[in-house]
Amino acid sequence: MTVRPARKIRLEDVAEAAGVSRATASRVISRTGPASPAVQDRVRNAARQLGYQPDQVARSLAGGAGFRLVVAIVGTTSRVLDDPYVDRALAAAAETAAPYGVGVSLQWLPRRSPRLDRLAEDRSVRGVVLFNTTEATLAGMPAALNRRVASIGIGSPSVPSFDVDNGGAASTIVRHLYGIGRRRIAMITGPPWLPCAWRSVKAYQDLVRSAGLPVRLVAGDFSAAGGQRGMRIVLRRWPDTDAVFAINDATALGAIAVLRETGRLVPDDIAVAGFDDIPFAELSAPALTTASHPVGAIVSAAVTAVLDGSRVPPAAVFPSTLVRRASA
Amino acid sequence: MTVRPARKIRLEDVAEAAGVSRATASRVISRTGPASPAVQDRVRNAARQLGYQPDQVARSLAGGAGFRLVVAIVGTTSRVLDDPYVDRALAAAAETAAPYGVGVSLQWLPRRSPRLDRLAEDRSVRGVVLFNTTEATLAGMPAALNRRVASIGIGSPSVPSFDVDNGGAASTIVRHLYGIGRRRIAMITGPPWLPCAWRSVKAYQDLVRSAGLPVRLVAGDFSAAGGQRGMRIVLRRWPDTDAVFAINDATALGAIAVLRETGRLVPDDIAVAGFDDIPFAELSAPALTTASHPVGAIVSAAVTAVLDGSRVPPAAVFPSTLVRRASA
DNA sequence: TTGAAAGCGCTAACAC
DNA sequence: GTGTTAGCGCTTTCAA
Repeated sequence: MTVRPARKIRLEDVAEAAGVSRATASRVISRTGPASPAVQDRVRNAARQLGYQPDQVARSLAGGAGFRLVVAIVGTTSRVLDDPYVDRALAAAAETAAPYGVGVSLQWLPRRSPRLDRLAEDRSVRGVVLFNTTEATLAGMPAALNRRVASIGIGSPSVPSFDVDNGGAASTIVRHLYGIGRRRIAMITGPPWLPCAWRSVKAYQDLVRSAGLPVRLVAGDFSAAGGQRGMRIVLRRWPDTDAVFAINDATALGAIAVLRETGRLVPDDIAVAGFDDIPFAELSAPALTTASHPVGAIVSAAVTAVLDGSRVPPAAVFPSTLVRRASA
Repeated sequence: MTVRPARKIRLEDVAEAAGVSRATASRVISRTGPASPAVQDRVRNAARQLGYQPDQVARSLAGGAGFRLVVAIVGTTSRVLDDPYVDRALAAAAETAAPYGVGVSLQWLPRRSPRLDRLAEDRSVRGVVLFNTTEATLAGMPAALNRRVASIGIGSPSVPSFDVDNGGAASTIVRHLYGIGRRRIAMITGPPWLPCAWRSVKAYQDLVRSAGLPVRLVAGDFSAAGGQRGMRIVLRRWPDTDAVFAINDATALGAIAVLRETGRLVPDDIAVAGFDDIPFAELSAPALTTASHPVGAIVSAAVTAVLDGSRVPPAAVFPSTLVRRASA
């Protein structure tokens, strides 16, 4: 039974109740440093009975580890935060970090001045998981973040990378489009500054070129609106296009909307494939053919690497699987 | 030009450079307490030149305000975090809080034991914005959170509420369905424990009853999967249903998917209306008729109330507008 | 209006 | 193994 505390219980109260010094109590509670089994028991019991909750802020100030994991999304505007992919990632991060007693904060990092040094110096920050990482971001990575940072996307010698096999997945999709007889395949890409999208683009280019097909590239911005714009451009430039590969599902859904508006049948006239398998992909009409990533596993691995701080391989590549639905 | 700091700049360094005591520097920097204009200038300049960044953790420990705003989502499982509505809300919260120098953390609050006391005692927490608030949550609200908490949903004397006019919006939608000739209108609701959904349900019931129409209620869970399940139940129980009002867009999109599968035409056979106007609402086929809320404005108002801590009206109700699209 | 001094609650050297 | 002693960087009385 927990006694209702009149005042906030401090480590000192626990130490006193257990008949040990504050330092010993600290060692037991934060399981750092030695302590005899008997003492451990006494301290733990005292803590439980008093309902002791360590003060994370004081802990951080005193030199302990930070208590929050920052999920940082690099982007031009703060609207990058409003994205179903971020949503899933955040939920997974929160879930993985919770058992460590670590909370998750979401933060937009302006692409032009990511100020990673601020995060590095912030004692409350236990670690950082980066999304939409650019080369400039990696170049400006403060050493203080070593072993406390991971990237979902491109990495560097000091920043382990966790990502789906973008190139392989893109190849699979383009090959699939080819396999169903498409020969004039366009691609709506992501924002040009984002390296993790390059691999998909490169895979598309390589495949299409080696098959002797025309390269038809248009830039999008990861949003449905961008997909709509991109699709209109494709139709204008290359009216005979018979398939579209979109860099992500939002883009693909935007493209499909334009095709519907303009009276094209999907997939009969133009096949459309996306990337990510967001929840609404299977609800669209027609249901979207796309590639599914183990987002949960990827983010979870990145979070674990950051929180454990153990030496991790410089890059982990996760498999992606083609999800065949009606649109392609 | 900011000099590159060899070591972290502390308040003490600023004070020294400005030729004042640490206490005075503190007063100036945190604009609390008096200081002569001349001193203010000197301190500010010193801070700027040295590139001083206050240590938020130390600040919180010493008794200053917390430095993060917690967006807390009440729910049965942590999957409540994975929701497009939460996504939009979080982005808006982050944007509003940023100018205050306050970061945003996302947290799932288990419905059975929301542990709001933890948040209240956490010195790093500047304030809390609650989502999916229940009456039990309000009842257990620690006094320490007074004036630092706001609810998107139901409120209480000590917790100001910020919400869309759910009842009014629901009435508008049901009236619209009636107006286009529907007479057997079913509703797929949210999880039964969530009070902010009750108003919509009540509005539906009242309207339908007063028009002499049958009440056809099925419980969903805010998810597309729930919408699919709900729709199947509706079709089984009341095959002659000619309209469905869903508690949110995800539910509505799930319902539409089932109707498509089973060969019903939307809206010809069954009209479908949603609620929220999420980004994919306009991309679905048919495009979803729904009610749009000023989510950004609502969340922004709540965040501002929490951060300013000024006395705010106990409840702010925001208007919702019907968005007529193809589905109803 | 300003300064001196006392903590906030904890961890981490360093002795024992 | 355990206790003692310094701080972490800041805000906040309390005097001056």
